Amino acid sequence: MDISKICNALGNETRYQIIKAMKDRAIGTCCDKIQYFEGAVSVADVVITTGLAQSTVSQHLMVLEQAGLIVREKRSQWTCFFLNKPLLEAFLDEARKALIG
Amino acid sequence: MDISKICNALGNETRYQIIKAMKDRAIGTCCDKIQYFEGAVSVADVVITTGLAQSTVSQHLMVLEQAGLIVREKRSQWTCFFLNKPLLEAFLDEARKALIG
DNA sequence: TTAATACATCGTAAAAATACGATGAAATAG
DNA sequence: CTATTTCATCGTATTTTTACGATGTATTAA
Repeated sequence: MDISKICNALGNETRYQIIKAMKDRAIGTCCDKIQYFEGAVSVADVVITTGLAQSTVSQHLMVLEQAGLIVREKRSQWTCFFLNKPLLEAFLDEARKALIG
Repeated sequence: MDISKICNALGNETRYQIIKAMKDRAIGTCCDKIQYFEGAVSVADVVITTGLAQSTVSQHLMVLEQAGLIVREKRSQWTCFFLNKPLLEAFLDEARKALIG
């Protein structure tokens, strides 16, 4: 659990908004391999909502994945990303311990 | 309260360690204008503990100040920095609301 | 098989972050 | 007054980040 690394991932406005939008279910998916209840998003979904280039979005999602904030799952040609809620919980708990005590 | 900006400030290892060390009272001060119970640090104190150049430390402290994480107070030729605990509390509360809900 | 879709990755350009030394201002010490 | 201390700021070099287009791979569709 690298708190600073997670903060770094969330310290970019685009990446923060991606995580927040996933939590708020604000990104509708265009991928028929994702059921609504799953709350997952594809790369194309994030491209649409952010307006950024596909390669740029892939990069941001990789940073979020490497920080552990999202989990990748390949479903045929789609790459689906899921919010890692347990890690978010643990991060907030650990950050509180580390920064307030 | 800009969560992403605060995360960005904490997303640098040096700055994160400064905040953590201030919370842990791990930085002994060499400034006779600071009482122990205050838990404040001077620029020189951070220079000593980090081993970085003074100009670099001033820059990092400015970033932390602009994110609201620390508060600056000039005491004659010393610049004393205090941890902004209320902001840290509010940040963790807001981050939980925003990212988990 | 061919075409289309979804995505990763490469190469690269532009911007921002990080770091340092030098210099200057403000306050203290002698 | 002069020298010293503490820090801010400037200029600059290096590295990293952010972003894009182009290209390649894997899968689906026709």
